[in-house]
Amino acid sequence: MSQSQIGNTALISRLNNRLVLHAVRVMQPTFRAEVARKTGLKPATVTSIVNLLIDQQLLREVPGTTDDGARFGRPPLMLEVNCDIKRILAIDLEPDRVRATLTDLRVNILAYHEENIDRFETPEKILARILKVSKIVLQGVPHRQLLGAGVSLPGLIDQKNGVLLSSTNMPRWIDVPIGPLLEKELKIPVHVERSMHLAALYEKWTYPHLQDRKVVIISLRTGIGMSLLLNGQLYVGMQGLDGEIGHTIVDVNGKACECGSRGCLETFVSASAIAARGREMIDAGRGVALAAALRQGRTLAPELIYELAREGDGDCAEIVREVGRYIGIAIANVINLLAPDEIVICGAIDTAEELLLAAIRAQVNVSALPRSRANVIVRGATEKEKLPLLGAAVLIAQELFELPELRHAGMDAPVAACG
Amino acid sequence: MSQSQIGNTALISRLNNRLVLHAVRVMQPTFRAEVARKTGLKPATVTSIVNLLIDQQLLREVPGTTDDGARFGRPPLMLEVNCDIKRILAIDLEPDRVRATLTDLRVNILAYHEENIDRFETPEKILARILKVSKIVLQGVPHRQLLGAGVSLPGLIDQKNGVLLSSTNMPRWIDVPIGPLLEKELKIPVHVERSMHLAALYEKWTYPHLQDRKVVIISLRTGIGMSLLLNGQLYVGMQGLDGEIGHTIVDVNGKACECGSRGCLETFVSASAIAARGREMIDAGRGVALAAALRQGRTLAPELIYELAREGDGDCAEIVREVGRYIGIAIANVINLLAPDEIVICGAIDTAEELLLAAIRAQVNVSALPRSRANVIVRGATEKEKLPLLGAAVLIAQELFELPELRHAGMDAPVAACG
DNA sequence: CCGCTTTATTCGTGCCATAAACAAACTGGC
DNA sequence: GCCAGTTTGTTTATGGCACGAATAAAGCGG
Repeated sequence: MSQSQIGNTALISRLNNRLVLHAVRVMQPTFRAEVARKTGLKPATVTSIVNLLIDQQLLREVPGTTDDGARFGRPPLMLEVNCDIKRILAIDLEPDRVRATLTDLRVNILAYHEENIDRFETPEKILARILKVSKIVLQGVPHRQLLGAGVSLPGLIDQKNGVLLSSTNMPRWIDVPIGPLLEKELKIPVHVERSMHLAALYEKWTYPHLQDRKVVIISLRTGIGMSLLLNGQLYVGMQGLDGEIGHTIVDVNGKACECGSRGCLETFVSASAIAARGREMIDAGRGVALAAALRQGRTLAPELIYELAREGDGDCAEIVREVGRYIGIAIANVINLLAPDEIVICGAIDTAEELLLAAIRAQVNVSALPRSRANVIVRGATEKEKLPLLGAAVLIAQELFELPELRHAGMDAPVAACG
Repeated sequence: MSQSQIGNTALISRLNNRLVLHAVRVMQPTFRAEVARKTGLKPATVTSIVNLLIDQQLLREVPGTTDDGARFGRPPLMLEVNCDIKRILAIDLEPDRVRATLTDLRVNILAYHEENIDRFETPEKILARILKVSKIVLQGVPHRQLLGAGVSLPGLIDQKNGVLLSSTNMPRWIDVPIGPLLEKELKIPVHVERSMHLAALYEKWTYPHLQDRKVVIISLRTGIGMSLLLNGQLYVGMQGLDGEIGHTIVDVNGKACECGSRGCLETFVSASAIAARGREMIDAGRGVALAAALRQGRTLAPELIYELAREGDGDCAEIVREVGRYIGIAIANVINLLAPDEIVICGAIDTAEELLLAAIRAQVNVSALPRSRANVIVRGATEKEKLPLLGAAVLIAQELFELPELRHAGMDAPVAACG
């Protein structure tokens, strides 16, 4: 009902617990006095909270001391998160494969398994595969050690109820309550979230300095998506529908897009649009290297073009630059709108990352307003391959580490005039 | 240093004070038990806090009872915000005029005055005018009754230091520390903020149900700006630079914009672009009504075109529709990116509001993704004329009513691997 | 006047961060 | 070896604050 619940003083304790746990995770290995300084809590408070957390086995003291050489005073007792007390199951469902991993509390990978799936298969069969993959990585883990399971889903979801509403690439997945279904089978708490959002979540987990920055994460796959991290808060739009940067209109007079609009970014840079651009080039008698690769049995896909571009083929490089140019325009629009601190590019770009990033940066420098673009960082993500998967693990882990949001109670009446 | 500061239990008290004050403001007139229900606090707590606030004269008991007719039980003691205990000065600096108002704690207007200024004048002279206007509305107000002054500024600001860095329309305003200067003269706390942001702030103040929604506020003036209200939090980009929706690129091959890019929204819908479109129409032998108005001495400006469109002139209506179409595209981009709950249009559109809104809605229905556009509300702002001015008052008032944000301490070190 | 209901207050309790004093553990100098 | 200096960590008492429970207040209907 009421969203505030500040009243209870127990809350403040829970809050401080998380604050301490978060601080230790970020600075690990560290010690009580340091935690006190960073959190603003008093040493006495930190001591009592830390000892509580050690009792709960969430923290542990470890041998060793600070590494800053000779110092005065009593040597500190070093602390770290006892990442082995709990395990997290993370599942990433993609149209063509399902991946699962077992992690510890700090989201280090302990086990990993993946299997290819057929995206036209029924949800029942794919669910069975998900369970199979999950059970493989769960081998040998006592049930009560499991904190929960995070699931990364490709499409629209009802997060509260754990339902996958629909997915453009998996036509048979409509209104599947995947969260409750897995909960029933695995008998642990299951949380679901969109892949894009989870990519952002993992970035935040890994880089705590994003806590007070505005970050835009762009993901290039078959389509192109976006996710926002605003001051450490994951942005989630109405009904979880945000991030459709692929349908930014960059050309009012452009080609029709399958979404019903015209001139969307995806009409220029989707996987199929890029492939079509390659075909076009070959048909025009150019793209010699590309044509040769196709004759060798390679399929025409962005990955191939990226690969050739990286190997020095000028024609493919031109395509990459063009792709970067359009993406750069969409990014410039976002920069002008939101003035973020960082733009992070992730997804299927490994092979041509620098080339693509250079093209994006060049276009941003032309299209974004000078003051905004001057300080914005455009970079690739550090972890590309398993970003959403690890994000799913973070989804569970963060329940222990993150501060909840403080909110006014939701009151709907407009204010009446006074006296 | 540390941004968290949860530790101190005094904070929780301050938090609950604001929670109660906010609840009373929103539900006014109301009573203790009702406040307890809405906030989630216990009756005993509410009583003690309310009595404290009454001691501080921020609340007061008023005669009367609930209006829901015959009821059982003891009749409640009605409460309201004692809006007369403090006064707020609000100043809105625009390129061509300066406005000031005196409000009570609930931002009801008690006095108002405005004067035209010359935007090429020196900051010193305009500052003198600001002080003059301020003193007029401050007449008869004891100095110690003043809570503070909020200033709405048209341009880039350094909010922390109260400096107006630059303004495109006021070329001589560069790095003017307007906040400190006014503070010195008026001897009250002065806070400054961009006009756009303040428009959003006022919407939130007036409609508390926006507390848990995502709202995009679009302002049409000489340029076009945007501001975001995300779950009741005003979004502020890096260096306060967000909201430049006017430079969204809607046509990669479009005309050069003065910002250095091409095909920006403002090349289609800025005041001068709209005027140019009217001129073009006349030159093509159309726009008879417009030409006639010009011959009568009217100047060619968007307002004139809006006016004629509203009076039924088809050619001007066509221009308005075209403007709406381009704005609609930019809004559709925002909808696809952020999936907001509401889009609020404000600014100089009074005379053609419905026509323009209809055109915008039509384009949104074409260009935004179906799921996102289905539930989004596109509406005009209720208060158009004095939006930023009243927002400046809210900037001061909210210090008493709003919950501060809870944040982890800012720690910059990336996480090291575990074990 | 008595049950019934809802509002408001009072008083005591318990929780929790904190202040202050203290204990612990090391360095360096004499 | 010992003492001053320094930083870490703990203990104990304190005070603030939300809260639970009991109680008072104020109406209604019979």
